[in-house]
Amino acid sequence: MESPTPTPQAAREQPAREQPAREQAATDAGTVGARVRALREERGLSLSTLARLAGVGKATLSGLENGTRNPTLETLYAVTAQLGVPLTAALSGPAATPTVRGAAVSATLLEVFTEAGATYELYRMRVAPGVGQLSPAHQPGVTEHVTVFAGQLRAGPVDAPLTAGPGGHLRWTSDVPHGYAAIGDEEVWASLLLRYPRR
Amino acid sequence: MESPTPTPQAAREQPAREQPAREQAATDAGTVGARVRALREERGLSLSTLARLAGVGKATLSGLENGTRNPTLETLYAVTAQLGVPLTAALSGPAATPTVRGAAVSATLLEVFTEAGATYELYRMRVAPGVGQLSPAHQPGVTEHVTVFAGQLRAGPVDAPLTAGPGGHLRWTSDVPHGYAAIGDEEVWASLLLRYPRR
DNA sequence: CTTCGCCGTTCCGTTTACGGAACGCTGGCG
DNA sequence: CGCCAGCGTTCCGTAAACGGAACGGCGAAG
Repeated sequence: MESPTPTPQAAREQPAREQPAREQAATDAGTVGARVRALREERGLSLSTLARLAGVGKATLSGLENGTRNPTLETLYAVTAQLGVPLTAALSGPAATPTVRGAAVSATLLEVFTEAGATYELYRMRVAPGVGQLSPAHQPGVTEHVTVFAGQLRAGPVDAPLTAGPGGHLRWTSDVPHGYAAIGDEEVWASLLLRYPRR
Repeated sequence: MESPTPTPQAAREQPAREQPAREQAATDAGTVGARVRALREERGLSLSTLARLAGVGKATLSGLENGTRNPTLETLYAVTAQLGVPLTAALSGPAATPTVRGAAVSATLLEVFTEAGATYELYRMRVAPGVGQLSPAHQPGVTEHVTVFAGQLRAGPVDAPLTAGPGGHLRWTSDVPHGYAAIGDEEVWASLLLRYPRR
């Protein structure tokens, strides 16, 4: 349980799976196909018709829907565009928001902003009461900004933590080890903004 | 026009968006590649390292980032998974969400949180330079919380405005007339959190 | 019953995305 | 200096995704 942080790095810190794990790439192959098929049938379109409208081969669309092919981005876009939905609609279900979880912290990525000088990632974060969670240092210059909605949060560098209640705002540079913990027995709701300066 | 504020109600009143606003289709190969590259670089990873971690060839990742290849879903998934972001983060922002526009302010509703005592609405807000924008008073007890990502923002009650730069945070009670304006000629990017107490 | 049109799947040759192995470049070090 | 380690790009043979053209199945019309 040492995947500690709500940040994406948490995933990376898992040392490695050398195994090129391709079996689980099927995560999407079948699921995406089923979703595309559902979207098509909702509209009363036949496979042949959609293939023609989208400008792809029937074999391609058939294989895509059945999960027997591994579509390219171009193919997927041609199909979803013709269905009138954004590509993301085919990739993630109605409410399948991707979440990073740790011992105490559960964070959902809402937005990624890319600016000239920095990249921002905006998360909605929940911190469960009872246990704390530590995160190792990030790259130099990275800062974290937390706005608390509910509960009492203690967060920041391990040697100088900060606290905030509803409406409160915290900020620290996260190039040192830092942690998150809920004070009391109420779950903390907050937004977490990470700023990665361009290097 | 008289809907000056990014007030949430306006957004919610959109009854039905038949058309899932398409504008943000970041679906061409070049844009996706640039996003992946940004995500990689903000983590301080080299192309070679990421390719090895993700179990894809360097040639594949190079071509993907440069937009000279048309990646497979499997490839894209392997890379984004290793970056710790959902596939949708590389393809675009979150699915089309209602946007409220005014003279200077453009706000996109990201999330709505319903608590026992209050409702929160989280927006991504942009304030164009050159012109300001006023908003009439909200109901009593409503508070606004702004975190600035980029630019210099002046906002708050018209008779006592506050200012903040990148990383800065503003808070005021919005049951009085208040306004937003960018200082200088740089567009302001910020997150806006509105808190509506239960009545 | 036969014919027709359209359905979704399968076959097949072509195109191309794939990974591994080069390549040239740069920066650190003895 | 040369050497080396790591960077990102390019080359190349292979695997597979591609579109077009078959195929069998099924309901409606003749």
